[in-house]
Amino acid sequence: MSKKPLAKKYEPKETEKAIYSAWEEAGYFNPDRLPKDLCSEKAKPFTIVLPPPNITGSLHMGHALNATIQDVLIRYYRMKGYRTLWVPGLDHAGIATQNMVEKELAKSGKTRHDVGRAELLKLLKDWEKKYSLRIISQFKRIGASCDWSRTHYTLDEGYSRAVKKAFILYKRKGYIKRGQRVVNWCPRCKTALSDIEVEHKEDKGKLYYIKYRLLKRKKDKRFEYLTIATTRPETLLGDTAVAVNPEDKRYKRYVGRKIFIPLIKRKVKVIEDSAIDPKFGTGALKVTPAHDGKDFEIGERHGLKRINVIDEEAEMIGSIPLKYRGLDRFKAREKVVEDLRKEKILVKVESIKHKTPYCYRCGEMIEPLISKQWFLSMKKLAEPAIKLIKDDKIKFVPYRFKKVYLRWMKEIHDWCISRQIWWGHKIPIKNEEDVLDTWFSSALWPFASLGWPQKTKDLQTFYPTSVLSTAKDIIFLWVARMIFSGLFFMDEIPFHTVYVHPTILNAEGKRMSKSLGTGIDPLDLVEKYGADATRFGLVAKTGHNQEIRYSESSIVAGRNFSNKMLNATRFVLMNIEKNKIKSLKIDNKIFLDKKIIKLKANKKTIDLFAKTKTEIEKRILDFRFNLATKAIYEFFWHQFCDKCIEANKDVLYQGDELDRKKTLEFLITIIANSLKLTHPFMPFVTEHLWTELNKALEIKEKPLIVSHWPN
RNA sequence: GGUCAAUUAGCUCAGCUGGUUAGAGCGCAUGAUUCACAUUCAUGAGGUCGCAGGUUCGAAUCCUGCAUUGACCACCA
Repeated sequence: MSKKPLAKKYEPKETEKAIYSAWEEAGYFNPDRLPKDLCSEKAKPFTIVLPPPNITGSLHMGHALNATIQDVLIRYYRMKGYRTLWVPGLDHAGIATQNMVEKELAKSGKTRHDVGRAELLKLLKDWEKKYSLRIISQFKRIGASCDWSRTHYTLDEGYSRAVKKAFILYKRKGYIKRGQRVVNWCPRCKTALSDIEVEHKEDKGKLYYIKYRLLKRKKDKRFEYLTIATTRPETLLGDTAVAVNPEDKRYKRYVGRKIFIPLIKRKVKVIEDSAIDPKFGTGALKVTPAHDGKDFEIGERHGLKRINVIDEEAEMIGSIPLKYRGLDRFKAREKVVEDLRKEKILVKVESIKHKTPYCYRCGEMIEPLISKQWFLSMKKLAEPAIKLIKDDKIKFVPYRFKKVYLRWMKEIHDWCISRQIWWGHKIPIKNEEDVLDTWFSSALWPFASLGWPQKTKDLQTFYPTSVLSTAKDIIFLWVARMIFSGLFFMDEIPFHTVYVHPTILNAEGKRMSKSLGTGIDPLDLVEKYGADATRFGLVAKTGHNQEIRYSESSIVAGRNFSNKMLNATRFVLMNIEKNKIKSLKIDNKIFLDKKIIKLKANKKTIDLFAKTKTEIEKRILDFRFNLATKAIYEFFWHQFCDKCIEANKDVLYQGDELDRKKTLEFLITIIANSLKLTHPFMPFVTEHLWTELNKALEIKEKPLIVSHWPN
């Protein structure tokens, strides 16, 4: 048998891919194929559903971090003997993916309407194929031990059946209704969006003060005016009232009177509504029910007419003066302002900062308009989902996110679930061309990815899932919706714990962004330092903090640590070889050996090992991974290598044969146990060293991934 | 307008429920090393823990206020 000494340096590239394939082929990621002595049929399940990445592109640092966190949990629980299942999958990501393909199309000067629905869908399918393969291979590269035999995709046939079923069940119970309401319309994507798909950005804008003339009554001697303030003067073409706050004494005398909309001389009423803020502008609001959510509601309360003056392309339409018709909304604004000036009723223009709504996918400015859409009524669905979280039936980690969730849930609005795009699940109603919001399908993920609506064995065994690990920006878009969906369809929570991991910022403390080129590709890091180092470096910064500033030095530290483990192992193996010692055992009984304990450094190492093990377990359970990695790093490097190995060198070089043997057995046992503790964080190097160790000792042990966590 | 978080060594951050000389990694300085590892080892310099009050025998840690930064929420017309 040829024994090749370990290389001085750990070379991840050579080992990681081979190790991953070996695990996968052996079926260790599949709970049904775990070795029986590790995990019996009756073992408790531990389930995670992977937040399915969008097929829009490749993985970013956030994915890498989240994959690592979930893998740490899965690997830990697997070694603890749980029936672990990590369900992977992909999300078709409706608007986002369609936009990517449309962008490609735009390069040849075409729009989706030029090529048509069938052709666009074909392009989307190609995209889907390309990126889903890439994303999966990236997850594998980072070491994610997902059960790929259970991979789901939100547009798969089975999954689509679940989506259809969900829609029908909601509708049957009266939760889904169709109606005309003001929705957030993206004139570029040409679709409605839900409220949370709108991003508000602070802009420098202008507040225009415009004089509206009141209708002269017989008793009036001269004309009276009421000045209103608006940031969108072009919408006055659709005004159907002017409103003031009922408490506002300044305007009390105007309430009920007729007033003229400038430029078009439409006669409307001055009404009072408590939604008006007397402190904003002049305290008088022009009401445009067709083009503003708040105005729409005021209109509902007062039975106002809705006049559409802006269409789905954000161009002016309807019964308005010809000169405005067909103008783009911003051109129309200029024109209206110009005309107001001419009529000398533009009192003043004020520069203000205000929040403007933008499409979260393409960045176009939202145009609120009335449209016929499908809505999911939220109030009743939200009730149990609020109570549950209040009672901590689902635990948020860090705990503060409970509050974030509750605040949103309590103020929830109906969810506009229809989209006027082509990529997604068609609404299961005859003659309906719209598709469902992509989040409607991902809301079903925890149970639909386990086979729902069929009563599968997986669903029975693995639902509710254990932990959901996710980014904080999708607490509302996704987490909240999984919770009420789970309660509605399964009558049970979808997961016990929600872990909200920190956001990775770049070295300057800014958000990593692909478009700005400030992103870092985790796969580059994996290539450069290895998957273990990348994982370690990321997780070592992850606790209950809300952000991580990316720094390569922690990944370098991870790489150095894996090299340190290799060299400690190498040292011991070299000594075994040198001393020609046979039949060494890895056995914790050596910790009780009097001769071993006599050496202070050994005693301390044994004690610290126990403490380290407890600390790691505790820190995995409370999601303070940074402290877990710190514990193993400190123990292995600064106690075991720096102190313990050094202290044993005298015995190894000058001791008698029995002492040498005992010492090597002790060192090898500490190493073996340390490899186990480190495995969830650095699976590859630990597995690699475990193999080398077993080879050298000529013992046959199962791979580390399915070995028992130390007692 | 509201909510949440952060503020500790040159840089990036730990420091859990208050308790002896405040820690790590990187960087820096000095030295070591044919004997596992220069992706190494040893030693060291460097902090009045954002500011101001308060509670306490005792506060980086708890409370109040303020400042700065960041994130989120809201129909800021």
